Amino acid sequence: MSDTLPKGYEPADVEAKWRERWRNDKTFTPDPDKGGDPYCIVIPPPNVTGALHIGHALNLTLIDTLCRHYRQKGKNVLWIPGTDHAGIATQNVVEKMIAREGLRRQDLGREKFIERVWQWREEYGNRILNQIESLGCSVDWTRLRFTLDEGLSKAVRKVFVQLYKEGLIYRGKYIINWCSRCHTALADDEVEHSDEKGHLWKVRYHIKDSDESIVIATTRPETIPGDTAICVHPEDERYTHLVGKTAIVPVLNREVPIIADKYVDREFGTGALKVTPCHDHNDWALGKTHNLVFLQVIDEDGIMTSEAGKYAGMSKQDCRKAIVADIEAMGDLLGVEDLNHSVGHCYRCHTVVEPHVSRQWFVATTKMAPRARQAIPADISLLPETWLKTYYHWLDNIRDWCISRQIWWGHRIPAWTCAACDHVIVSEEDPTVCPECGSHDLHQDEDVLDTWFSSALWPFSTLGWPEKTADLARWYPTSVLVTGFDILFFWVARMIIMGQHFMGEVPFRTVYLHALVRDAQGKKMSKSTGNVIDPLKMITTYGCDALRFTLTAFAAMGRDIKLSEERIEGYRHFVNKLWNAARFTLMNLGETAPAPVDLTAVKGLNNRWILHRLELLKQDMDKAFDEYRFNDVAQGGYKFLWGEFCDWYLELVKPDMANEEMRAESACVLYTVLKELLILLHPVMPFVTAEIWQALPGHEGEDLATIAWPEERPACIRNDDAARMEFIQSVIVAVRTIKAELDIAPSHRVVLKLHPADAGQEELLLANEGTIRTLARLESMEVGLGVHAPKASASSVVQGCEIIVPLKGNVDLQGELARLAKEMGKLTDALAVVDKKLANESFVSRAKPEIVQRERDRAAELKDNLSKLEVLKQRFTEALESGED
RNA sequence: GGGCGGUUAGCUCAGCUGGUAGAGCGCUGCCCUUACAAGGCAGAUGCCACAAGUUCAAGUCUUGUACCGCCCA
Repeated sequence: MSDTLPKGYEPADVEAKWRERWRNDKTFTPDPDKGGDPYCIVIPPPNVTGALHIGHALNLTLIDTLCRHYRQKGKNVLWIPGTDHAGIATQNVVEKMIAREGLRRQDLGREKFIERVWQWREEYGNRILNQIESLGCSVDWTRLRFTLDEGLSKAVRKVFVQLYKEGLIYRGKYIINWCSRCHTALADDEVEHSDEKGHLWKVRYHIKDSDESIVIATTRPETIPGDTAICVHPEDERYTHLVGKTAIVPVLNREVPIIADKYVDREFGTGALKVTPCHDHNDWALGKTHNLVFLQVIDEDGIMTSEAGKYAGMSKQDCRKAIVADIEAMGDLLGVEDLNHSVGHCYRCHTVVEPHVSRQWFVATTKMAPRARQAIPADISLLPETWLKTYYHWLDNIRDWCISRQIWWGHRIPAWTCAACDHVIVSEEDPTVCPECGSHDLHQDEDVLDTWFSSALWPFSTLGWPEKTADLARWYPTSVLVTGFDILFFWVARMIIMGQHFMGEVPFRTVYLHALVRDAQGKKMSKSTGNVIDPLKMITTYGCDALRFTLTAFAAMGRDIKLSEERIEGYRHFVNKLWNAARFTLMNLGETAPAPVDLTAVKGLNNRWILHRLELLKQDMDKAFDEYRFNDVAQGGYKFLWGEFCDWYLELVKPDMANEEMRAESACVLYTVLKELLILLHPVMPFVTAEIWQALPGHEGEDLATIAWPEERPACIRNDDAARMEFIQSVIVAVRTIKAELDIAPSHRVVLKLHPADAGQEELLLANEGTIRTLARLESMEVGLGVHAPKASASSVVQGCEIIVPLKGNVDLQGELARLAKEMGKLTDALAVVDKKLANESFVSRAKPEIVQRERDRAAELKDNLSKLEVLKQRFTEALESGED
């Protein structure tokens, strides 16, 4: 007996060992010149500031599962790891750090500050990488990338310059979203909206040279100083007579026109709108179409400008209070209502975002969107398909993408202005002289690019573009992009746009959008709510494989995952189960691998059955992988290992191990099934499977990560034998049920008499007598058409075969009567349903013939079982009455 | 306001192209059977949200209603 596996599975040691081996052996570093279809996934680059959270864990687990599976299937797999420099987020972190030294970034100056950020990155930027490794990710560490790497920066510049030359990047003064805390512009989708309680103020504006007035409703009275028009709906009869007249802005006494536009919602507020073109996106648009004056009254720090008259210098909050008080004092405040309205916040720091007019750089995504729209489903399949509409809707309503950020950490915009002649130079190389006037006084744009700009290039920049690398030729376009739906626009759509434009080809063939991980109550996990599940803690406590298995098992397409620690704990039991099944197998195999036998010609019914089931499992899993049904991959493995391999096969094979005739065959089947099961489960639970594998005789020291998916054995699919085995199982279960329901201890050996329905059954039962005796724990077993039940017997019927357990003396005879009644009740109910169907003329004539036949067979079997039970019950009742045995 | 998803066992969820309702956890009872008590065996629990329609047949398809959630405006 060899037992090289310790009694309990210790994840920590095992995981550390395999991580180190995979790293040292460069197991996951592919050679572009090697054969096999290319298969490539780029990691959604986590922020360098990030710590691994459960969302990453899900994402990385799913990707790793795919990579490992397709590696097994012989593809040339490349998974590129890397991190994102995360402009605003990282800058915030370092700013906070230096704040502890009493410094602001301005105190350090740009150069020194950026030095500090790089320093920070050297120190902490690897944290997330180590965490990725601790999840068992089979990434190629030799191809590690960072969005601010030299190579990637080169790609960024090239893209910027080319788009500029093509007129697809431009600079202009527009209204953008401004975070006064981060002191930068934000893209539209970097603004998070949430409903907040606010107020709706109703303010009267007097009409010039008239006694009339018009009442507007506003949620932001502090913008009143910036009003340059009043707008009403052209068909709103309440106001038509006022259109074209002039209104007076309260307090400031500025004269503004009253205009009409269909944009106005007549139902909202008073139906009259004040227009502040510099401080509202919609008003900006109105200002453009109606040629209004643009007055900026709030500055970049949220302070009222000189245009705000007496409010100049106030914070916008103070201004709101002051102006409301002033208007009220004048008697022009006609009401205040509570109102829930949507307020935009910075997605990084949650400060309320201010619409703000400034000079920014834009990518003309409006021009590029139509091609990206067409890519799905033509060139890319999007899963789950439900996201298709959302994707279209976004692209159809896209605005140009504001890509400049007024921060320091990131790719600095490669644009220079000549101080002498104002000429703008956009160039890949830093220019030294103005081509227009020859001046050397050139100033580079202070801004950096939106982090997502470099992310958009990720699928080809990581493969070496703009160089023509072997990797790029081999692996672009990548195979699949796996990510959360929350960055469909931030990232996925933009990668498609950039891939199409620069590579002439979409960046990936499939996009799989996975769910969000929520807490047990379905709430979003967040640090502030305190409901986060820390994947690293879960790995320490339950082992990485348990965490991975849980995430995979819950990853049903298109549905959020509600996760709780208990579920992970539950699946740890599964890891343990596998471990113990392997220990059992190893104990029984001995030192050397069993001699091979022809698996398509095994004799044992148990062996035929498990090989049959294994074959079906392989097919199911293969298909589930291809269709991204991760939950089915996990559940399929779970059910096979626990419900079939452990619960039945290991028990069925135990007697064979002591049986000269069967030992060779069964040892080989046992060994084979375990081995192939390990391969099948390896993508989901790499560590425990790898550890068991290297302990298998004949595979000592091997790395399961390099072992191929098992070959198919169609000849092992034997439906007839499977049905036979299932019949034997039903007989065993019937005996166990009788024992359990009559309170007979499972270990109490009983006599079993079997009256088979036909000669075939008789033969089958006799051939499997050993199995039945062991698993049903019998004292003796008798089979034959001549077998009859002693009157005092517990009984049951399985597929027409009478199962008889003679009862002796002290058992609960009334209990058996109740049991029989219950069982017969079930059968009667079932029969009634089937009979009703069969009595239905249109069912018989219209349903598919095989369905009708199946119902007929079922009815016949039910009737047969029922009548047999009836007879047995009759005898039993007589026994009860006569007191006979 | 527009879009999407959900409603199935006490809880969390599977149920593909319509054809006898499933799993895990929990619960009840009996068991330390030499891989595993992180275990074994057996058991109970479902008008599959509601209403109508299509069909021989609906958890599954269609429409509507209610409630919950998410995204966008």
